[in-house]
Amino acid sequence: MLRDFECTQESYAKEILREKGLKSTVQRLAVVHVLHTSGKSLSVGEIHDGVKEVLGATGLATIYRTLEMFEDLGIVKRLHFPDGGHGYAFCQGEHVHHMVCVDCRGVFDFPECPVESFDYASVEKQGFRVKDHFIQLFGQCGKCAEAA
Amino acid sequence: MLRDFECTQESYAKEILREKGLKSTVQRLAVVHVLHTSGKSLSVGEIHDGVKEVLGATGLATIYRTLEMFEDLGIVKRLHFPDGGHGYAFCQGEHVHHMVCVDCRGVFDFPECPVESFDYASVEKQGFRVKDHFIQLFGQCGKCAEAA
DNA sequence: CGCTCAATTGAAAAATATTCTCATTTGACT
DNA sequence: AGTCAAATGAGAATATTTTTCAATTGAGCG
Repeated sequence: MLRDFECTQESYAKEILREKGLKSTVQRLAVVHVLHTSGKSLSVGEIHDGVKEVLGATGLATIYRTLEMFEDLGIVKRLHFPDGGHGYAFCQGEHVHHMVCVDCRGVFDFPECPVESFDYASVEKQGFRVKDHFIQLFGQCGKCAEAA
Repeated sequence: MLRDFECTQESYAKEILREKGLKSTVQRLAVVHVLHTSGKSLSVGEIHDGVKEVLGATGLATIYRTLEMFEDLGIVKRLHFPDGGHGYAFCQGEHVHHMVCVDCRGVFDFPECPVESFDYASVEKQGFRVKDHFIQLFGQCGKCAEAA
């Protein structure tokens, strides 16, 4: 049962929590730890299991509460899969999009935004004003391509 | 209890079902009808209610089964909302993205693909090969902008 | 049109997933 | 170390989705 994790990602989360007047609990930091070290998109259950490995018994409700809060804070991103499932990935920075390997669910940052400079004139003519967007790229990562 | 709907959208669905050797049941056509006439993204429950208005008692499982199948067939698209919820929108055509009004959940087609001509060189260098993408635009439609 | 049969549906149960409640614990600040 | 609001845990309550299987129905055919 390892409790001595401390690295930039946890510090990053701590900082955001502190700014918002929220507590840096061991459970919250463990969620960051599990998500970040996995490098993948994990389901709620997988995150719960991962946190339990680190901390021992941990309530599932806490995982749900933490993920919801982290999503609002931009610390994690909820990703959606073609099979209808969803998962969460660690996310450092406001406007980052993600590429997901459909084989291993590995998550890779995609810092450039393909939509940023896009001209919405054609649709804004209809009166619709675009304010935000959600982009997720699917594909295969190098490792999974080799393995196949 | 109206059963006499018949328009291009239902014919479109019928055609796809026929091509795949699947049956055009009243329930399936009612799902198309409800989704298309609403012009919005609807939750499973709303679709169920809408179908019941048209057909009377209808099993919820049928709605789930139909939506799953329709998504595979490209007849509907599952959309995700910032609050974590999701819904389904009628979808004519393979590669169409959608704009969703965050106020009324109205859905508008977005035929151009902002990502189509995007250069993935920077990420493909890492060995990741992009194969597909999911894009959803959020904003406010003309009507809701006026109302506000 | 009526027959036939595999596909589909309905209803309810089962399985999953998520949220809520409230007594107890803990982190942040003295 | 002491204080207190914030956070957690455990389990109940809800909500959502899937499964099961007997009954029904659409599509093709004579």
